[in-house]
Amino acid sequence: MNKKRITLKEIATELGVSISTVSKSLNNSPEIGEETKKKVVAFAKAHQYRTNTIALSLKNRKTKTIGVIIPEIVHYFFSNVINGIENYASQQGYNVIIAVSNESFEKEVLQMEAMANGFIDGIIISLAKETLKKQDYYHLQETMAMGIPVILFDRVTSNLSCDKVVVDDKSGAEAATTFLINKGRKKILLLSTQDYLNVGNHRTNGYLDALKKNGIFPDNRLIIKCNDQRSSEEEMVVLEKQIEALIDEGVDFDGVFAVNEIYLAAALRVLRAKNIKVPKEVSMICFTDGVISRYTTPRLTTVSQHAEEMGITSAELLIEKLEDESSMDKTITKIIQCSIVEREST
Amino acid sequence: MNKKRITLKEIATELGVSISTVSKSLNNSPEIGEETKKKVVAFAKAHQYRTNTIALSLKNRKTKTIGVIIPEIVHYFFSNVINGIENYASQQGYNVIIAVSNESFEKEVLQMEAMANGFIDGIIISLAKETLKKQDYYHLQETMAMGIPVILFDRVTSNLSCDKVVVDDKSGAEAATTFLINKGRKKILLLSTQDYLNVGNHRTNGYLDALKKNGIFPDNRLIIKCNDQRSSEEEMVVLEKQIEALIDEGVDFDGVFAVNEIYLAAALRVLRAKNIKVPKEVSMICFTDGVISRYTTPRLTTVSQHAEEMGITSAELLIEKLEDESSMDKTITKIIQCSIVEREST
DNA sequence: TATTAACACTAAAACGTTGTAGTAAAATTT
DNA sequence: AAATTTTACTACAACGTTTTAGTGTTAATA
Repeated sequence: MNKKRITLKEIATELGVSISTVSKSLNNSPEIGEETKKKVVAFAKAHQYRTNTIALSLKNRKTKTIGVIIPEIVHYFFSNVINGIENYASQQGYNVIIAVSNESFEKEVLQMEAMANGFIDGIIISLAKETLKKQDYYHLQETMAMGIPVILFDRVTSNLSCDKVVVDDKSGAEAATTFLINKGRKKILLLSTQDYLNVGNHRTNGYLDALKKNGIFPDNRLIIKCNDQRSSEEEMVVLEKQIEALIDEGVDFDGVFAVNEIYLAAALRVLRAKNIKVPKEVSMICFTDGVISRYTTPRLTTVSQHAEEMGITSAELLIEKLEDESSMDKTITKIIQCSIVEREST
Repeated sequence: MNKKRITLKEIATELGVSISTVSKSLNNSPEIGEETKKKVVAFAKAHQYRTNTIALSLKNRKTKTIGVIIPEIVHYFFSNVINGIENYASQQGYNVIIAVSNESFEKEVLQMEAMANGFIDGIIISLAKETLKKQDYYHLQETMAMGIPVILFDRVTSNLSCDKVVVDDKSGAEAATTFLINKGRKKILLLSTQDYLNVGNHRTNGYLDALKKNGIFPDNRLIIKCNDQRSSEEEMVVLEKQIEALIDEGVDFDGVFAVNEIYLAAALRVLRAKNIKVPKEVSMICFTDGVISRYTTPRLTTVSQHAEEMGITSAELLIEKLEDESSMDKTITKIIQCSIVEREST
């Protein structure tokens, strides 16, 4: 049954013409006479000729494929970004290869090398936590040196000179905090991450700035920086304990701003257990407009990072670089603005 | 700066030997003298020679790449499956290309054709809702006829003869329903989907069977088949209204079994609004062990479909087919057993 | 009528590999 | 010393395309 794929050569011998004639006919070249063209095209269609992309790639030295490396795929933000990339790319005739670093430096390097070894024209990547901590960007520099364009998104570094797409974390955090302040909240609990993650860092700064601009003196007891290692399950238990302890110690707060959904969901659980009313007594907001926010009770007000837009923008930037030689020199950084999605928790 | 990639030919001229010698040296062939080998290997390393995978693919007629087509990527189950596929595949030296059909028949066909046009050795796919409704599998048959192995997972059809990986939906649903019955519940609300989705269909049957085996007569008012078109946001509003109406009409139930997380989350919201205690008054369970279940209050008891395992199994099946010619004839269907993850809602 | 232009096609190289077959020179055997 | 084997290489085809540079015919021009 295996009807295998037919090649130009086979069509040529079958039809008694040369390979070039077949190729040119199929590409509708004016060099070939109308009759011959028709004959070839008809035969090709009848035998379901499909041009072999690999041979083409070899010849053109481009694969029309872009590689994406993300820290995690089971993740609302990242899967949305991919969605954006995939949509734009496939619409532009590009394939998308996905690789997952699992937040590991080593795996990121491996995946990057595998991709750079052919098969992709350019790379879109969000750095693994480990890479950010290590600050070792040799693999990226190598790839770029080979003439493969790299676009960094979300988890970026200033140590690399390439196109970047970032969320305006700081002003998003500032807006979120200000949003709570405008609702009359003054004692706002911040649930953030360790500082080496620029994301957490920027958001913490935005929070601090908002307080400052509103003349509120920050209270260190109200700033929790979660130690986000691996398993988010365990992490949550620890965080819940911390918040519980805070309440038990009598540290008072009337607002919570978390740098992601799950931190806020954890806080919500604790408040519920302590029978504290949300949003009446405590108003809550967080980054990442994901699934969780839509299904808790009350639903969570969030700061949307427009993940899909980030994906599209990254893909645009990359494809622009791939198709327009002259764009290779300049490096652009696109900043995606956040927006607040108000739900029931504020 | 562009140090481009060095080729065998360049190494050869540089070192004054033939291309074959270089190739063989790098592949550590016994045909080549030790000294020459050393020289070549050293030179190659110094210039960071990387073998061009595309040329290799053309030569070997295999790409070491597998294509995955899923209906949606921003989806806990599917992204987990991909995770499984990616893990196993990359461990076996395979790349993974992802494409999204967005539940559209047309896009599925397009993506499939793009993939089949070279670039992939085999395909793992979960069918789009539209395809299932249309029952048109010509594109899949074509691909298989071309000698490209296809593995179907989760959303499968009996009209195609190929390897399949499915969840034991029926017995999972039966187990879930029985689980509620064993907790003393008799009036169990079922939140399912339209029947053309075999998933919803099987789960409904499992529910029905469980009732039967326990001598409970099914109550049609307690079976809601959601009309799951596009936007899940709107869908939820409708579903919530339906459940609310049910309660207002005085239709009584003490358990809820939903075929997915979000239906159960919606139900939970309604019960909360009506001040009905979970799990005291109503016990709840659902399919899909996703993120939502972990962050609602109470956390939801779920039926895990072991998405990652499905991914791994699919990849195993495919790679087996790719590497072992003789396995091409037989078709296997692997059934992944579900398991119940008990949390706070029961 | 001789030259040129247009037409309809073909040959061959190139993209980067690998593997088969071939070839000198050196080493071994008879 | 001649025949054979071994060693250490090289040439070349092949994978499936596209493209450049031809090559005969026929038609148009001088």
